[in-house]
This record gives sequence, C-alpha cells and structure tokens, in this order.
Amino acid sequence: MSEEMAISQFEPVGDLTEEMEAFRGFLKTRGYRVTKEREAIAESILKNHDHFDVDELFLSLRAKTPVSKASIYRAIPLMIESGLLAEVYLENGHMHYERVYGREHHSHLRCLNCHRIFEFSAPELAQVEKRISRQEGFKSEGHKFEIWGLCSACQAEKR
Amino acid sequence: MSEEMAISQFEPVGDLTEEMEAFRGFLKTRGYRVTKEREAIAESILKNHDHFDVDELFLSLRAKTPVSKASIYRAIPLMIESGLLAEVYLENGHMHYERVYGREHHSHLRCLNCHRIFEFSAPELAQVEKRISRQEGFKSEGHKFEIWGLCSACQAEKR
DNA sequence: GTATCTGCAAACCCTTTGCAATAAG
DNA sequence: CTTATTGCAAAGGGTTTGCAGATAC
Repeated sequence: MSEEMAISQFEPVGDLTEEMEAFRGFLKTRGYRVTKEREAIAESILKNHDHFDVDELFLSLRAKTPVSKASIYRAIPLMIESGLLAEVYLENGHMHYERVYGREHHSHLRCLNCHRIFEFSAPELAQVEKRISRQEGFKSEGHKFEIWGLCSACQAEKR
Repeated sequence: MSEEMAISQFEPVGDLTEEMEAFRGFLKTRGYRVTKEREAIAESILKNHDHFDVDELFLSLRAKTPVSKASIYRAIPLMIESGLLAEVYLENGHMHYERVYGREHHSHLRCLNCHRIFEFSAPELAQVEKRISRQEGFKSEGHKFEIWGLCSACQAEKR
C-alpha cells in the first residue's frame, strides 16, 4: 500500500501521447468531437490527478486552459465510458473520481478520522467476483471493495 | 442469493418487541428522546423495508403516522449510529439505505440494466478485511463489496 | 455549412437548517 | 418546567440543462 498522495499534488507522467491518443480515438469512434476543452481535461487528469473531485479539476485547469464546470460535468460520463475514469466514492456530498487508465486495479482503505484514502490490492477479490457471478448467472463487469476504519496514524493520535 | 424483493413490498416480521426495545434503549442511553415519530420510522423499517430511500419511507409512513422528511433525515444518522441501518449506495442522485439489524452481513450484485439489487454472502471478504488491515496497521470497522454487470434476466432479454 | 460543443445562468433536486410551536421526561 | 424534537419553509450545494454563440469537421 502507498498513501494516496495525488490529491492536489503535481506528479508529472513521462509521455502522455499514447493515453491521449487512446482518448481521442475513443471520441472519434463514437462520433464525438475532439475539442481543446476535452483534451485539456483528459491531459490534466493523466498528468496530475489520481484521485480528484470536480472542483479540484476545475481549479487546476483554470490557470492554463480554463474550462467551465458545465463542460467538466459533461465530459465525465464520456471519460468513464472511455475507461479513463471511474467514480470512487461520495464524500461531503460530492463525488470523487479516480483515474483508471494506466493504473492497476486496486481497492481502498478509508480512514474515518482523517479522511485519507489508502490503496491496496487483493487478488482474491477478482476470484470472488468470478465465482459469485458464475453461481448467480450474472455477467459481471467490475467490482468495488472498500474497508473503513482508523489508519495507523489516527490510532496513535487517539491513544 | 435471493432477489432483493423488499423494495415497496410489505413483508411483515413476527415480533418486533426486541428490535424496537433495542432502539429505544439506544436512544435513552444517548440522552435522545423516544418520540412517536422515531418509533414510527424504526418500526416501518423493521416491518417492511430491507432496502429503501427517503422518499419510499416518507410515503409508506404517510398513511398511518405522517412524519416530515426533515424528521426522517434527522433520524437517519441516529439509526445508523444505533446499528439499525447502513447507507448502501447512491443511485439517481440520492442515497439508498438498508436495514442491518437482524440481518446477516452480505454484499450486493447490481444490475446495470434493470437496476435491481441481488444479495450474496462471501465469507472470504471478512478474511481479506482482516488480513489487509493487519498488514497496513489499520483498525477496520467494516467493509463493502459490490459487483456490477448484467443479471441473468437482462442477459436473456438482450440476446 | 452544419451539427456538436461551450459558457453562462438558471433550474433541479436531494438534503440541511432556522425558527416557532409542541411534546418528552 | 426545561430542553429536545417536530414541521414548515427557506436555504444550501452539487449537478444538470436551455440557449445563443463558437467551433470541429
């Protein structure tokens, strides 16, 4: 596990050509237009947002290439459909998203005290998804696993 | 697994004395008052709501013992704290709840087409929670696992 | 040139909150 | 009696939408 550090932290990625090209390809295939706003949004997410909410994205775009919140909200379903993003959790009344493209599938540990998100991988979850789906005649497309509680720092603090 | 049938279906439970008494006890212990509104809400949930949203609860109470939505919204955190309820998922922009008291822990299969919820139990999930928490120094308080995809009926329909 | 997309502002809708009246203990 | 709780209506706040102008193709 590594503490989730991406929120509001700049974390440049080497070459985005491939990822951006994949997104443009998705748009064209679907008959959607490749606009500078959509490119700016996707690029910002690929560059510096592993986890984010709409406001963070809006603010981080404002400096270089301002995009209205309306356009961000309209772009999100497209990015989810393209496999670039996923909704992860609701906190304080608004949704938080996570970049999926180019990252391994993982699950979350959520601290109820400091609200930080930690990530981990547990291979048996995919097996559970598979087994239960087979048992129930379900055609699964994904799963989500989350653990909540107190992180080690917050346990220490309360002692 | 059994299809989740409780939504807007009456499903009487034998004797609610014990469950209601537990809820009253919780209120008293915390210094909260036992009001007829809180009793009506808790009783309605225990009697006929395994899964529900605020509007369903509001409407089902309206006939016999009307309770305002404000009071329902104010009662929910208390019921969650008492262990009677849990938030389960956000759909169509509003929260859905599930009765916890007197039911076994289970996970959900969510059909993306018909939006029905199916339930299942997978014992290894508790083990994953335990193992990961130990590994990460986390003090866990619960977990949630969800699988989404197409239920068998919806697969057949689309064929 | 034409249909999609954008920004703006207003609309939406679920949820929360202020306040005066009511009821629990 | 005292203080928590209720219902109402208004406010809040994230998200969606109508529309006119801009832009991709």
